[in-house]
Amino acid sequence: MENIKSLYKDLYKIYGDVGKWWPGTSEEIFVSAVLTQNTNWKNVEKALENIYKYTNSKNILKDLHNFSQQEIAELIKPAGFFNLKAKRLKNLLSFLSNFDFNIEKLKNLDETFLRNELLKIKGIGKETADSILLYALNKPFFVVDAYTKRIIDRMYGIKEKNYDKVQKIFYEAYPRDTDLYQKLHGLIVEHAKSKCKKIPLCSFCELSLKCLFHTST
DNA sequence: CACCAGGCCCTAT
DNA sequence: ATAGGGCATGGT
Repeated sequence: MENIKSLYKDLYKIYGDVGKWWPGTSEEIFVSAVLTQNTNWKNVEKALENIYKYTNSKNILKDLHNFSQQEIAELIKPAGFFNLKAKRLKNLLSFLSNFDFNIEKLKNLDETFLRNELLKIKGIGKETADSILLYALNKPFFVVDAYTKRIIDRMYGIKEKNYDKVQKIFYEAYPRDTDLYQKLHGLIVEHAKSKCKKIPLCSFCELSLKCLFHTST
């Protein structure tokens, strides 16, 4: 059935359990969430490698906080937009310093309050905030990205591009479940990345859809 | 050579 | 409210 409620199990049939999907420790996810903004993950990995060379894996955030904006920019060059992202990372690290870079302290805050606080940081938009909440802090916020919008358009003809409205569609179709959101978002990206490259139509999606329709009931 | 990638901010209508 | 430009590297 061509309902967004069946998206999870339809994709699950193809890709199976993708687990938590976003790689890295919670500390690393704060950094990669910024680095990956409009950037290929491969380039993010190169930047992360540079960061790992100069930080202690136990204290990446605290260590990075001690670098200047210029030094961070130099490290993250491969990820592109390095000057901009260096600033954004400094902003985020400055916020985290208020909690002594202690992830547990963040987890203890009210979720909605924390999301609003993250959104106040210059350079942290809704998608980055929700990525941090969902993958670094294991809070039930659904991440809406370019792939999400593309898939609901291709599969269900939903043209909505507004972040909040798309997110609402998922909140109304799925229960507030961290594990589910982590896997569903991962499945969506895996599916989109697997073949979908160019608009207007991804032949892989069409085939998958037909196949799924025929196999379900 | 062109185009894209796991966005966000700012400005101009 | 919404559209468009800037940010920048590396892969295809």
